[in-house]
Order: sequence, then C-alpha cells, then structure tokens
Amino acid sequence: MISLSRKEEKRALIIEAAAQVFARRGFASTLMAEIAIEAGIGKGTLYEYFDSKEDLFFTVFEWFVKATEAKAQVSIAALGGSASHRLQALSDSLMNSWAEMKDMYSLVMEFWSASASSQMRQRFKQAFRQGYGDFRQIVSTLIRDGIERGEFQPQVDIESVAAALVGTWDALLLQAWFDDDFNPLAAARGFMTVVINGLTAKPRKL
Amino acid sequence: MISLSRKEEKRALIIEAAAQVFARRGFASTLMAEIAIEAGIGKGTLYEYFDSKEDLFFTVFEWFVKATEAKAQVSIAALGGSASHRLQALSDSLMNSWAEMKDMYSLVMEFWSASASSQMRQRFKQAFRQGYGDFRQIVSTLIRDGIERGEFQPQVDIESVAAALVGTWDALLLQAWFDDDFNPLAAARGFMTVVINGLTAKPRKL
DNA sequence: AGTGACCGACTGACCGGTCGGTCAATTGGA
DNA sequence: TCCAATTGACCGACCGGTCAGTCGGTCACT
Repeated sequence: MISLSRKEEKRALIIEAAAQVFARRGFASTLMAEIAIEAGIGKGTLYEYFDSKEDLFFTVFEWFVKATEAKAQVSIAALGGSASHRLQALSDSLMNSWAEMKDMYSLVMEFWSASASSQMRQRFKQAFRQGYGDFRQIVSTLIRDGIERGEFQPQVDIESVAAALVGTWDALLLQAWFDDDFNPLAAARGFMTVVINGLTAKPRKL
Repeated sequence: MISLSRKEEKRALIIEAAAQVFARRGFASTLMAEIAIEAGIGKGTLYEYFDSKEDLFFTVFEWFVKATEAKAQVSIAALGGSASHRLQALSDSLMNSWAEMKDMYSLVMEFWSASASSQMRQRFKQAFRQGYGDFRQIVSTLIRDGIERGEFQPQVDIESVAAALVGTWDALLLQAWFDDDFNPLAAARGFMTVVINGLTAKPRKL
C-alpha cells in the first residue's frame, strides 16, 4: 500500500488536472478520459479517488474556493494604514489576481451554472452563500473600523456597502472576461475613488 | 400552409416554453422531449422551427436579452429630475424587476456558462460584450449629464464608475439568487447613497 | 504468494436528431 | 357544389453516437 500522504498528493494532482480540463472545456463537454490523460493516469484510477464526475467537479470547486480565500486572506493580513488605504489595497490586490486567474475564470461560470441546475445545486448554492457571506464579513469589518476611527461617516449602511463592493469586484472581473479590452484594475481604481470619497465626505442635504 | 404570423406565434410559444424548461433544468439536463411537452407539441415539430438544441437555446438567449433591454429602456425613458434622482431611480427600477425575474434568473447563469464553454461560446461572448457595453453607455451618459449640470464632480472617471455600477447591480441580483434573505433593493439603496455622495461631494486631499 | 494500486476495453443507458407516415386544410376541375 | 388530388404541418418510434462508470486482469512491491 502506498503511503497516505502519497495518496493525498496524487489526489491533489488529479484535482488540478481536472480543474485545467473543466476550465478549458466546461463541465458537460469534459470527458473523464481527458482528465485521466491530463493527469497522466488511467481512467479507472480516477474512480479510486472520486465517486463520480460530479463528485470530482464539486471537489474542484472546494479547492478553488479555498485557494481564492487564501489569496484574499493574505492580502488582508498584509495591510496596514487608514481604512481608506486598506480598502483601496484590497481592491487592487483582488483585481491584480485577475491576470493569473484569467484562464481559470471560466470555472467560476461553470460553478454558477452548477448552482443553478446540476444535481448538486443545493451544495453549490450553499457554498456560494457561505463564501459571499464570509467575504462581506471581511469588508464590513473594514468599513466598521473606518467608522470607529472617525474616518468614514457614521450613517453609512455598512452591510449594504460591503455586499455591493464584493459584488462590484466580482462583476468587474466578469466584464473583463467578456471583453479583452476592459481593464478591471483601472475601472476598480476609478470607482473606488468615488466610493471612498462617498464614505468619507459629509453628505449634503438630501 | 398556415399563415406566416401563425407560424411566428408558434415560434414564440416554443421559445417561451423552452425558456421555462431551460430555467428549471439547465441546458444540459433539458431534454428536447420535455420542451416539446411543455409547448404541447411533438418533438419532431421542434425541428421544423429550430435547427438544433443549441440553436433553440441561443434563440432563447436573444429573446431574454431583448426583453431585459426593453424593460431597462422603459425605466430610463420615464425618468426626469436631477442626475442623482435618475441614477437612484434606475437602480431601484432594476432591483425591483428582481421579484418578477427570480424564477428566470438561473437562465442568466446558464448563459454565462454557455459563453464559457458551449460550442457557440463566441456568439454568446460577443452578445454579452455588446450588452454590457450598451448598458455602460446608458449609465455613463447619465453621469456625464450630471457633471455637465455641475451636480457631480468633474474629475470623476465616468467610464469606470459606469462599468462598476452596471456590475454592482448584476452582482447584487446574483447574491440575492444565492441567499433568499438577501434584499437587493435595500442593499442597492444603501450603496447608491454612498456612491451618489461620492459623485457629488468635493473630494478631500488624497 | 499476497496485496492493492492501476489500467483501459467494454457495456448499456441515454438522448439529439431523423424520417416515413398521418391528417387537416386547401385547391381546382367537373 | 362536391370530391379528388395536393400540400405541408405535425408527429413520435427509431437510430446511432457518445460517454460515465465497471470489472477482470496486470504488475510492482512487499
């Protein structure tokens, strides 16, 4: 029997190979045989590690979420300075990861689609709800901090702004996916300037 | 031979039936036989009106885009008053259409997925690029108008803000799709207050 | 000699698309 | 006016390709 860690390594290898192929061809068009070839193993071996194509796909999803969260956490942890600066830096960091994400981004769309219609939609939906919730949490903490420091206006609707910002970053990447000429980093910069100004400046009368 | 308009009617009937089924089951799991049943016709008849499953799906996409654009156009045309008010009203109107869209929203995700991996991905991608571009156009015109009236600050990066807002609305609906407790209208209101404040208020020193 | 990781040829369920046939509506000749 | 011929919209049983998942066997290592 090969060692357990060896088994784990191979499992990870398969997951990454599968991610490549799913990203390239989409869930429906991907053949298990292709994944096996990409991973350099036999098709039958896949079934030693995963129960089914859907099971493998969901595992890829979990892997992807974990990797993305790790990336976000790193960029948060490294930040210091004013709330405005940290918000700006978070935005930049997320948009910068676009370049290296680009060829994997189609996976995100496959995941969305799976959450709408696959057999496992409930699991996907639940995971997305969780993921968005966690991310909103991070951002709202940052904003709350800004208010407590007296940097942002106290009447700001924290949860709404956090939800919208998370969505905005997501959606800018989506637009970049559709349009090669669209620069998400620049767009995020221009927009964040306005948002931070809006958070900071005393509102005029309605 | 049945009249041409009769033929058109039936075609429309099929498109709407197909939209129902695609929304319910997703592209991959939908059987042509199900669509035929939903439309109350025979499977063979589908092929009198559409070349293939993909062809029918793309037609549903075009139908959906047209319907959405029509809705947006109506809400724009009806607007008057200050740029701030019009921006707020546009946001509200889009978020309000959520309620009636809800059971069709999964279609949007199927379309995204198709743009990533179906045989027709180029057509889908192109259509999305176009659609987002048109929408950005509408919003940036509104913002530019606000600047010209002296209502918004002149140094605002119009295109970036327009792109981000379009994306934000999209992404709020996405979050609402994942989370039944999420209220996109309220979130959009809270956020737009900040954005409009940011567009209006004189920026402090950097 | 025993164990278990690995393999890929094979199977059968599945489903998009086809095609020969039915029938209602229309035409036109007597 | 009536009926035969013609048309084409409509249908669903069937076909053939596809592919996830299986299983019997091999091989490397102990």
